[in-house]
This record gives sequence, C-alpha cells and structure tokens, in this order.
Amino acid sequence: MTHATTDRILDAAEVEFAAHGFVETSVRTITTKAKVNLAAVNYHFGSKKGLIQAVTDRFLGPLSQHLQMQLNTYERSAHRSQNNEHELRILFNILAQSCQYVAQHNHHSLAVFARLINTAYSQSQGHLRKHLTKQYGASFLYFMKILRQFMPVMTNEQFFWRFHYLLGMLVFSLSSSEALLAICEGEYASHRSLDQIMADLVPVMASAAQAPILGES
Amino acid sequence: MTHATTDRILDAAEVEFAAHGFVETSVRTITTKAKVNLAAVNYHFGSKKGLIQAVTDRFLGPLSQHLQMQLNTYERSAHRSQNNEHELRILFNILAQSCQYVAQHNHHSLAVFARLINTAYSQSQGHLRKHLTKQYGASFLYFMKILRQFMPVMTNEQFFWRFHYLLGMLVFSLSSSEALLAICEGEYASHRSLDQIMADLVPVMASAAQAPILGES
DNA sequence: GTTAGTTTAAAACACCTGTTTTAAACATAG
DNA sequence: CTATGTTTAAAACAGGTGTTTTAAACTAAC
Repeated sequence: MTHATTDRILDAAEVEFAAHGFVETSVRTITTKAKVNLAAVNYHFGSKKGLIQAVTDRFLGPLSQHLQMQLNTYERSAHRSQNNEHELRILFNILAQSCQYVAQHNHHSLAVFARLINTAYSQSQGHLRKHLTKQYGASFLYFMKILRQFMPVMTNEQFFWRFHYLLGMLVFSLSSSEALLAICEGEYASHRSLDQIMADLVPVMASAAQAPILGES
Repeated sequence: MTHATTDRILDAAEVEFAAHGFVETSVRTITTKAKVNLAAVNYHFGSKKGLIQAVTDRFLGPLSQHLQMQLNTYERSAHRSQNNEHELRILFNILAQSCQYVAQHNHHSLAVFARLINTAYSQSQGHLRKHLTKQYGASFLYFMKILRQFMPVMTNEQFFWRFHYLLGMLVFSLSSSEALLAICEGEYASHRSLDQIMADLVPVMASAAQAPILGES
C-alpha cells in the first residue's frame, strides 16, 4: 500500500472530528489513534486545516457527484405531478439517498458532514464556508434551483430563509443524534441510525417547505 | 453601583459568546473588552464554566419563567379548537413571544441561547446539557407535554425525535443567522432580526410538527 | 547501489489557554 | 478609624496547542 499512512490519518481524524468536533480534537490525539507520527499530519496535509479539508473532501466529492447525477436524471424524467408535496418528497429523498450512498462506504461521514456545516455556519467569519461554497456550491445551487420550482408561492428571500430552516433541521438532527440518544437512555430509546433519521426527515422537510407564510393574509 | 464589574463581565461575555462561541472565546478577550482585570472572572464566577452558567442563567431564568406563565394561562383558557395546526401555532407563538420577551432586555441573548443548546447537544458528553435539564428541564417538559396533545398520531418515540427536529431548526436558524446574512450579501438580503426569524418559524414548525410519518401506510 | 520519497523518534519552538498568586490600592459599612 | 470586601496590576504557573526541526531508519524505483 502506497498511502496507508494518509488513509489511517484520515480515518482516525474522521472518527474524532465526528465525535468531538474540529476544534476540540487535537492533532496529537489523531496521530495517536492512527498510530502514526505526530509530524505526519503536517507532512502530508500541510496543516490541520488541510487535514480538515481532506477529510471533508473525501466524502463531499462523491456526495455532490452522486447528488448531481440523481438530480440530472430526475430533471430528464418526463412526468411531473401537480402535487408539489410529492415532488418535494422525491427531491428530499434524492438528497437522503445521496447521503446514504456516501455513508455506506464511510460510517462516520454523515456526522462529520453535519458537524462541518454546523461549524461552518456557526462561526461568523468562516473560511470553511468559503471552501464549501467554492468547491461544492454548484451542486448546492443546483438542488436549490430545482427545489425552487415546487415552492412557488414565496419570494426569493423567503425561499432563501426557508431553505436554511430546513438545512438547520437536517444538520442539527444529524450532528446531535448521539446526545439525543444519550438523553432518552432507553425510555424512548430504540437506536436510530443517521440513515433512519434522514429517511424520517423527508416528509417533515416536505411539509416544512410548504408551510404558509404568515403576515401575508 | 455594587456590581458594576460583574455586569460588565456578563455583558462582554454575552457578546463574545454569541459571536464566537464558548470555546473560541478566551477569558482574556472578555476581561479586555469589559475593561476589567483578568482575575476578576475567577474571583466572581469561580471559573470560566461558572461564567458561562451565569451568562446563560441570566436570561434562561426569565425565559423559562415567562414561558411557564404563558403556558399556564393557555392551559386555563377554556376554548380549544379542533384544528391541531391552529393550536400548534399558538403554542409555538408562545415560545416565540417568550424568546422575544428576554431578547427585549438583552439583545444578544437569543444568539447565546441558540449557541448554548447547539453546543450542549453537539458534544456527546455534555455537562452543559445536564445543567440545562436540571435547571430548566421542568419548563422544557411542560412545553413538550402540552405540545404532545396536538401531535397525537405518533408514538412517544416518534414524538421525541420530531420534537428535536423542530428544536434543531430553531437553534440552527438563530445561531447561524449572521453567516446566512453574510452569504446573501445584498442579493436576497434585507436584514432579518432574530425576532423576525422566530416569528417566521412559527408556521413552519407547526407544519413540520404535523407532517405524516412515512413507512406506516 | 544509489537515489528519492516516506516514516519514525524525540525534542524543541512559540504561543495561547485557564487559573493562581502577590501586592497594593480602593470602597464602604460598622 | 477599622475591618471587610472589592478591584487592580503584574507576574507566574502548569498545561495544551499547532508546527518545525533534526537525525536516523525504512521503502521502493531506476
């Protein structure tokens, strides 16, 4: 194997980042868990930032690619029902399936994904956010563009905010599922995987997307 | 003034915490912005954790109090419509008004509130979460209990998850509004205050709460 | 076998973190 | 005045952080 070291670093970093976040995870704990020399991170990835980008790119690439493909085939399909909710569910299902597709090969990727978006938006001046929009903004906007057709009764501004409400629901649910499971502790229990959460969210997002706008009537 | 120092610390801490989060904000920047000696934080609050709790308690107390009162008067009101969505909107409106009530006296409190919940749930083993549930769990559960009545067509487990989907939508939207405004940068623009976001979210949360559960039919 | 790239070990760097300590000055109530 | 609590200044502590460096060992290809 030519790059066993880099892969071990990426794997360990992904687990730690997903569990404790980017800031709270030190390079030393990553290299220790990966059983790799401390200097290896800076040797291969330049810096911790570089490692974070590498970790995210590893699944964000396939994710956006899969998403774009699925959206393309959807757009080419002829029949479009008059039922907006039905079409919205199809679209959110495509998003969910794309997430599940990358989660298949990479168990912690969804948690990292959620954490990434969460922190990218949480810090007001986010270099992460710029990297995301620059690298994967196309797929992002493509999805938004198609979604827009089935949320016609609102202005662009209202759509913008509504979209991010949905994004927040998705991101928070995925990134804090561990804590939620820790809370119920067997009461409501029944472990719910990120895949299940995503599938569960589809109709909720569809309904939320169609909710009327108050203060208009 | 007897406690001008502690108040200045709390004010400065609130602004910094809201803007950069708890971990990314150092005690030194707080004391500098508050124009207070570095040791003052540990003198008055014992530790940084104590300061965080003090900052959150300052608005979480009035918030839970206001919420509990409003819920109480709601429960006492006789007429209850058969329209679940209408009642749900009333309930979420109560929540929104309670938030706006504390935000009135304290402009950054909502951002801190959102960030608090977000970080409390993000770290898997959260001492913050325990403090929250121990201190304000009553109001929390009270709200959930009333809400439960108007979301009858689901199991307790489904309700638990659905509730946290809504919570996530709320928390993410409030805590990342700055980043969202930075994105659109005048395109969709029109500054939207946290109060407006909360009000905007009421019908969305009501719809999301009522969304059907897939895989049952 | 030489060369180039990789990996390791260990140490050090420079910096930031929360916290503590010492001393002196200030405030205010008994 | 005295005593108690507050505030400041400045320094230091102990520990963690990302990063760099040095040297030696290893691996593979030409």
